[in-house]
Amino acid sequence: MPTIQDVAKRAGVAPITVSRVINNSGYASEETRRRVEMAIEELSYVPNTLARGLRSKRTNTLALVVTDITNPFFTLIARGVEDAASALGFTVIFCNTDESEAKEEKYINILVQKQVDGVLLVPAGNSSKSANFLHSNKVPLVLIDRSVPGFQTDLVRCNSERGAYNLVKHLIDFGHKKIAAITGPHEVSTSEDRVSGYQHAMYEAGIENLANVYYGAFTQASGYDLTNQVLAQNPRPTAIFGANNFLSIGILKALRDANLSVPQDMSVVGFDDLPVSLIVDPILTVAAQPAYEMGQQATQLLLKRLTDDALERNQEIILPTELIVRSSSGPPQISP
Amino acid sequence: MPTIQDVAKRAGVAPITVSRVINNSGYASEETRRRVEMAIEELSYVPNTLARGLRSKRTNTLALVVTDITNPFFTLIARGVEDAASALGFTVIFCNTDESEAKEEKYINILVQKQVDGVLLVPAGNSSKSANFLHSNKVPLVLIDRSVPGFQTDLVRCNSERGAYNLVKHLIDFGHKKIAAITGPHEVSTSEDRVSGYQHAMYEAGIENLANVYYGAFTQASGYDLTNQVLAQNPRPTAIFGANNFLSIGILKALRDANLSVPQDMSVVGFDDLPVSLIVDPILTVAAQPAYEMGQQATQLLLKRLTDDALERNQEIILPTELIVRSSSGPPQISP
DNA sequence: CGTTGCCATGGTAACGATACCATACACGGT
DNA sequence: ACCGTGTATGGTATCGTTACCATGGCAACG
Repeated sequence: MPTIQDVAKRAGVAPITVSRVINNSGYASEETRRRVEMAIEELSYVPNTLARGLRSKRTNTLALVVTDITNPFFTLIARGVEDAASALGFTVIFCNTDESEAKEEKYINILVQKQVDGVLLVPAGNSSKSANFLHSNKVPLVLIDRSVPGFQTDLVRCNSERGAYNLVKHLIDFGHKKIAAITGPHEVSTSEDRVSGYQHAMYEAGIENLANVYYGAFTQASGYDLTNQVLAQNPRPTAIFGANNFLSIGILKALRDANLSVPQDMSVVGFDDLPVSLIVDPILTVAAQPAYEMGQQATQLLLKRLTDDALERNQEIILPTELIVRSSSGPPQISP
Repeated sequence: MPTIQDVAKRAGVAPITVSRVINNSGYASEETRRRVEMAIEELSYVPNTLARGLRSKRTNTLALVVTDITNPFFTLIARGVEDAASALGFTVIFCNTDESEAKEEKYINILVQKQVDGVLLVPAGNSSKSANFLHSNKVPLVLIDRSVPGFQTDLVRCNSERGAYNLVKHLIDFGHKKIAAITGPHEVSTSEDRVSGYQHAMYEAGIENLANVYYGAFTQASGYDLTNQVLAQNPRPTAIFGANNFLSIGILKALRDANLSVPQDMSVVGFDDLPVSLIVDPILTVAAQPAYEMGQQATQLLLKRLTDDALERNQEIILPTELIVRSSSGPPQISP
């Protein structure tokens, strides 16, 4: 493969001049520029970013580490990140941790080795090990969606507490009193925040003593299992709040298998909307998060941080959720 | 940040010895190994893969270029690739082309610059420009899902022709005669292969003169629009075959909006299954592709190609689809 | 006891680019 | 004539690592 030396020789200039033309840095006469570009064309020269990065200490590469790339919420974030990054000439490396802290640490290590310029992270648990490691290696970090207890850094997330509050309030306004909440792991901030929002709404309505919360994983299977536990209650709740999209689907499945109709026998509300391309019949009342915008904003913040040292530290950008009322929620049945 | 020199100094050895310990290459006594590892630990040394790659000409990085990361089919492939690659110590860079050849070329160029060891590509169109570029830069390439006309290389795909044939045969066995096919762009091999399978089944049943095929994009919106065109026919078809998952969802939406029930008023069969975590009520009869395995096998083939020069060129691995019969297909109504 | 071969380690150069500094010319102002 | 400034270009060192070659010790072997 030709190197910058070969191009320089062919164009009759010094390598550094070729570098200037390629990167549009420093001066270069029209004539030289033309000759260099011609040589590049003729030799099919492709710059070596490894050498470039080694010398310049900048790779023009970011990394996005998410917990589950099969979740449309995260693929949307990925799209937002991707678009914002490539608009400014950055490439993105995507990593998937499967909600495992071990995998997360492994990836973070690899990313530091690869000298990425910055990292966008959806933390898998409540350990600050990854964040600390990045920090001690001076790699800028922006958290997305979830916070890490005891670690201060930039963060872009949604108002989970408020979103959950709105959903549960919506149920309470319908007259529901016994409302179950099905959420993810204790260790994940969004999981807890949504429970807080739920409890807040219940408390405000003076029915907090009836609260019941089920913790599990952010998966369809977990939603299914926990719903069956909910259904075993006597008297059973008249509504269920699912704290993420996969949970909601598990909930709906369990209800269908129990021959309960929604919303007559049970109202269901959930967090995160599913894209139109994936769902035939949108019935679920949800608090929709602007996932794409989250990715975009997080990326823009990170890129700003790379160039602007004076930028205020530990910014927290909190986006609102949107309450979308559909047919999965309605008044409770009069007589059970 | 500490370098291999610093580690070497601290451990009282030469840099090259540290390199040997890190990479488990060459000899190193137990004692030296211990001292080096201790020094690495104490300094929190992290190797610089840019320098490593520059010198060794190997980056231990692959790239996967897909056309639409929001499609679960491709996210599943991505998972397969990821798992197979990381099992052998390779990292994967994911790229998304949005079915645009321009974006594809841009990414391929960046990937060559980044010196990736190999590329897995789902081509966006029928141009061989990307493939040629990789070839001329000596970057091994394995195509996934789709072929590129006029370019020979390794390829891992499903038997689209056969999958489509099975689906349409299934409809014909129910007694359907007027069956519409809704597919993607002309330029995409899977799009055409599935039409071939459809035509094959129709021809075999002696009803090819009734064939009607609609080309569009592999999107839900396109499925929706084309279905409305299908419904405008008089007499209208009794069954529709959708050539990918998004199309099928668009088809079902259009039918619902037209107040037609499935399968009574219209049978629907489609390509690609949706993951259980995304769908409450699986009704669609489909030809399911083993997406995860496709990703895995493609990656394993690529990695084998990197080390084994003698490996037979231009291998084509064709995986079978699985016919999953559900409730969206049934016999046609007797009297329309 | 010399030779062979394995083990253990190091010296030096090179990978391909850019940072940094230096040089040189042209031109306008004083 | 001198200086300053903007333009244009080049020389050299260097980023952090590994390839390549070299060296020496020691055990085994005939």
